[in-house]
Amino acid sequence: MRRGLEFKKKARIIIVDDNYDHLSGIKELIEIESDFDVVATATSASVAISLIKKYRPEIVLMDINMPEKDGLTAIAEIEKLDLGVRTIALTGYDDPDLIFRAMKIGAKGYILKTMASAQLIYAIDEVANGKIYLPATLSSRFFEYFQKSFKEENQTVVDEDNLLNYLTQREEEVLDLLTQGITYKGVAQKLFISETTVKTHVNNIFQKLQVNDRTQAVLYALNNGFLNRRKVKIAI
Amino acid sequence: MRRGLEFKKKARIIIVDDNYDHLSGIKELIEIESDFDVVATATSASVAISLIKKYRPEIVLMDINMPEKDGLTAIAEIEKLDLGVRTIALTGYDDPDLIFRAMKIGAKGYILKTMASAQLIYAIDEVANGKIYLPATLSSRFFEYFQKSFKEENQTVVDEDNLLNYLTQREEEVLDLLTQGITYKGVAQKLFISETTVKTHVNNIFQKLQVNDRTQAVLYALNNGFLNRRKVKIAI
DNA sequence: GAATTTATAGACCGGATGGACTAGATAGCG
DNA sequence: CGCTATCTAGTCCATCCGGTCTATAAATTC
Repeated sequence: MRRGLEFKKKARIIIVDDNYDHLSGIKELIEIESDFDVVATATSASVAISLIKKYRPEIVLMDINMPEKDGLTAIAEIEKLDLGVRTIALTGYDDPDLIFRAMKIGAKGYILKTMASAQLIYAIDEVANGKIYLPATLSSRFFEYFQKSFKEENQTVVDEDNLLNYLTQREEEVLDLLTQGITYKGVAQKLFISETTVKTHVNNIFQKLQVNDRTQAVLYALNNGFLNRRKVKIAI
Repeated sequence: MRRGLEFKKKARIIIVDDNYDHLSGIKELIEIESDFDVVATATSASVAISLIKKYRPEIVLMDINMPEKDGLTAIAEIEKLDLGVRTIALTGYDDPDLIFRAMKIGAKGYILKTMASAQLIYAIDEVANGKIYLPATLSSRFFEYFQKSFKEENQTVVDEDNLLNYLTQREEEVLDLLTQGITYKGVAQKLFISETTVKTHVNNIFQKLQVNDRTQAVLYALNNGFLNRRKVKIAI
C-alpha cells in the first residue's frame, strides 16, 4: 500500500531439497501455479547458503530432512546472516519437536510435503507478505508441545519437595539478598538488623537447604526457581 | 469415531464476561448458531471458578479484560484445577504479549470479539475436538513475538561485550567449578593444582569480571550465559 | 632474542564466613 | 498457661576468602 513499486513485485524464491525429483517437482508447481520467481535451487544446505548470499531472495523453501548439514541448522545460519530472507521449512514429518525447533530458530513457515499444492502457494504468499504462517493442524500440534513444556517447567519449579518451601519469610528475604551477591554486612544494613542476626539466618538457611556455603545456597535458590516464585504470582 | 455415544454429545460451555450485554449476546449467538450447550454464565472470575467446579463443562469462554481478578489469572487457576476443562480466551485486543501469555498458561484458543461469529463457533468446535485453535492472524502475531524473544535471548547470551570472553581457558575451568558451588580446596584437587594457584586464577577472574567475590562471579557467569556457551552449539 | 601471555605457586595479612552454642522477645496455637 | 516458631543478638573459634606482591617456567608473539 505504501508505494506502487512494492505492489506487484514478484517474490524471488530459492528452493532447497536434497531429492532432485522433489526439487524440480516443487519448482514446476510454483512456476505453473503461482506468480513467484524461482531464481535458484540447491540440493545441499551449504550450496544453498552461497546462493542465498548471491541472489538475496525474499523466500527460501528449505527441506528439513537432509544428510550432511540438516535443514534446521541451515535455517539458523540463514537467520544469523540477517539478510531479511524469510525461510519456510518443508518436510514430511509433523513431529511437534521439529515444528517447535524450526519456529524457535526463526522459520517463517512450516509446511508438510503431503499438503495440497494450494496450501504451499498460500503459505509462500503469506510469508512473502511479512506474516508467519503455520497451517492450523501444525499450529495446534505446536501449541500442545509448547504448553506441555511450560507445564513441566512450572511443576518442577513451583511444586515438588522444594526445600525452599521450608524457609521462613525472613530467611527468604536474606536469601534473596544473597542471590544478589550482597555481603553479610550489606544484608544487615538493608534489613536493619545486626550482622550476627544475618549470620544466624544464613546458618538456618544452610541447614534447611542442606548446603555448606553461600554459593551453594544461591545456586540451590536459582536452580529451584526461587526468583520465579513472585513472578509466577504477579506476572503470569 | 470411537463410540456412538461420543459422537453427537453436545459440548457443554460456561461463558465468562464482566459485561452482561456481551455475555448474553454471546450466549444467544452460540445457542442459535451452534449445537453447543451453554450450561452457565458468570460476570466475574471467582464466580466462574465455582461454577466450573460444579458443572464441569468441556469448554470455558473467558473474557480477558475484567476488573478484580483478570481473565489470565483465572485461566491459570482453572488449569491448575486440572479438571480437563478447555479454556478459550475472548478479548478485544490482539496484543502479542497477551496472546503469548494466554497460550503459555494453557488457553486452548484465543479469539477476538471483533471476529465473525462463524469464527467463534469454529474455534469452539476445534477446541471441543481436542485441538488448540488460534486464528491465522493471531498465530502470526504470536510467532513474531515468540521469535523475537528467542532472538533477544540468544543475542544477550552469546554476543555483546561479555566480560566472560576475556577469561582464559584455565580461568573458565575454574569459574565452571565455582558455579558448581565447589570450594577453593575442591577446585585445587579437581584440577590437580595448588590452592594458591586457584586463588590466583580466582583473583584474576574477579578483575576481569569486575566483581568482588565468588558469589558475584558465579552470578555474573550464570546471568551471562556461561553455561549455555556449549549448549548453544550442540543443541539448537 | 625480547616481550607478552598464561599457568603455576608461594608469603602475608586482615576481614569475611561458617559452626556451635546460648538466649531474650514476641506471636500464635492448643 | 505452656509449647512452639520466628526473629533477634551475642560469644568464641577455626577456617575460608580476597588483596597484594613476588616469582618461575612454558608458550606465544613480535
